[in-house]
Amino acid sequence: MSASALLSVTQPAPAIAPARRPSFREQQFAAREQAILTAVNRLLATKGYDLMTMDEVAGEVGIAKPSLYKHFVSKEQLAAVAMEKLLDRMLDVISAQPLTQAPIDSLKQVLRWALKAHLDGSMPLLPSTRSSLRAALVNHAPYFERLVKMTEAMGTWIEAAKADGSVSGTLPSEVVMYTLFARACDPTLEFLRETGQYTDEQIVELMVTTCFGGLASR
Amino acid sequence: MSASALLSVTQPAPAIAPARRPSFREQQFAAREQAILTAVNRLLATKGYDLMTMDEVAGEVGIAKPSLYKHFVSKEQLAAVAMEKLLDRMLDVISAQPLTQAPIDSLKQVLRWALKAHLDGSMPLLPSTRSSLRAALVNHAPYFERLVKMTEAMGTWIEAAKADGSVSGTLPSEVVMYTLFARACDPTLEFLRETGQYTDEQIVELMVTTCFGGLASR
DNA sequence: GTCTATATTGGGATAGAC
DNA sequence: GTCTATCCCAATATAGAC
Repeated sequence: MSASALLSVTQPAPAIAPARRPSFREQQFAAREQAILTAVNRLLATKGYDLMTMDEVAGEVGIAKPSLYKHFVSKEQLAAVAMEKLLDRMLDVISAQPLTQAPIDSLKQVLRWALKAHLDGSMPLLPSTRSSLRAALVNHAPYFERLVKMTEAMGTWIEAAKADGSVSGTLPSEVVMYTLFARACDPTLEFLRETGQYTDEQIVELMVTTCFGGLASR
Repeated sequence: MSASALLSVTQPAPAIAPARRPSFREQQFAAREQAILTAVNRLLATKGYDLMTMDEVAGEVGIAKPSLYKHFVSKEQLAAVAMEKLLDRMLDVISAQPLTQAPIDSLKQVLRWALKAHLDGSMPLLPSTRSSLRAALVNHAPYFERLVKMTEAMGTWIEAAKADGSVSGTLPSEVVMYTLFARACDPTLEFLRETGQYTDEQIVELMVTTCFGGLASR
């Protein structure tokens, strides 16, 4: 499969055009759902799945808790959909990288985006082995599809970067991939922010530098 | 303060010698407490604080739940003491490094130890900003003392390694320190283990290599 | 569809017998 | 000090009125 095919990640148009435009009620419903997902995103980023409660979500949105269950059947599904939307945003960033760009720079740009999202509180934790959310995610097909798509795109760049000598050829590609994924939820970010000594931009660049350059002198 | 002073981290002997040796009952009590801490350590490493239940701890040790509360007043304190013991083990490793060793090698050895402990299930998560355990830890003086001691020892090595040119002089020491701490709870470890393609030793070396050498070619 | 009020479960902590 | 049985609160999920 070619790199360009892997990088065309925009969603296909719906097969059937809607017969009429959504009613006011439907628009309101959709807007509320979006507000819920925004709140969930923020809460997942700040507290994580296990510590996030449905009461908090409802309170943040300004609706009653039972209303949440009209939109999402469970807390697990709610979080899974929020993660799905996150991957959509990440796939948008991936497909926005120019094909002429050096693959290592594409990798760095995606990492920068993820780190910025983490710092501004819009990056839910990636699912660690420990989270009770993890099992729900792999069983949520829309999430899994996007994860595969993202993994393929990143894998293509990694292979290309190894081929052009910019990424170490001695490291297995999986190690490179997982190392990049893990940086998006690296607690170093929050530790550095807490010192109050660096701007968000400086923190992002310090993370990118240590990730690609390592701690040792060159 | 000199490096050797910072590195003498062994505990001072008790000021008052015990008048008699512990009774059988006391020995039994101490052994049970040790068994509890071992179980907690394992559970913190596999599930994390929030997902660990007191029922599980009791079940693992083979005692009733109320007995736990004869040893520790709360789940928070139980975890805090387990973390305190973990730092003791880490301080032992730190003080075991020969003073003649290059400081970067001491840093690598401590990192290797932490990674191995993580892989064999005896490394509780370092407290992320999100964990509800975190507040309890900083208020637990014995933990905090050890944390300060460890930080000072690592800081001394980092400064020395920057001075001898083995660690990048352009990176702030805090960035180096937090980066090393974060590697001990890096999910990359578990991702790599799950592939089943590497031995634990290979995983440790891959992590040390990417941490100090980075992803980019040299 | 949204709310108030409630069922239900899981889990931290404790009372009281032995 | 250890157990059985229990309390109690928090949090997911739902029943039922409007």
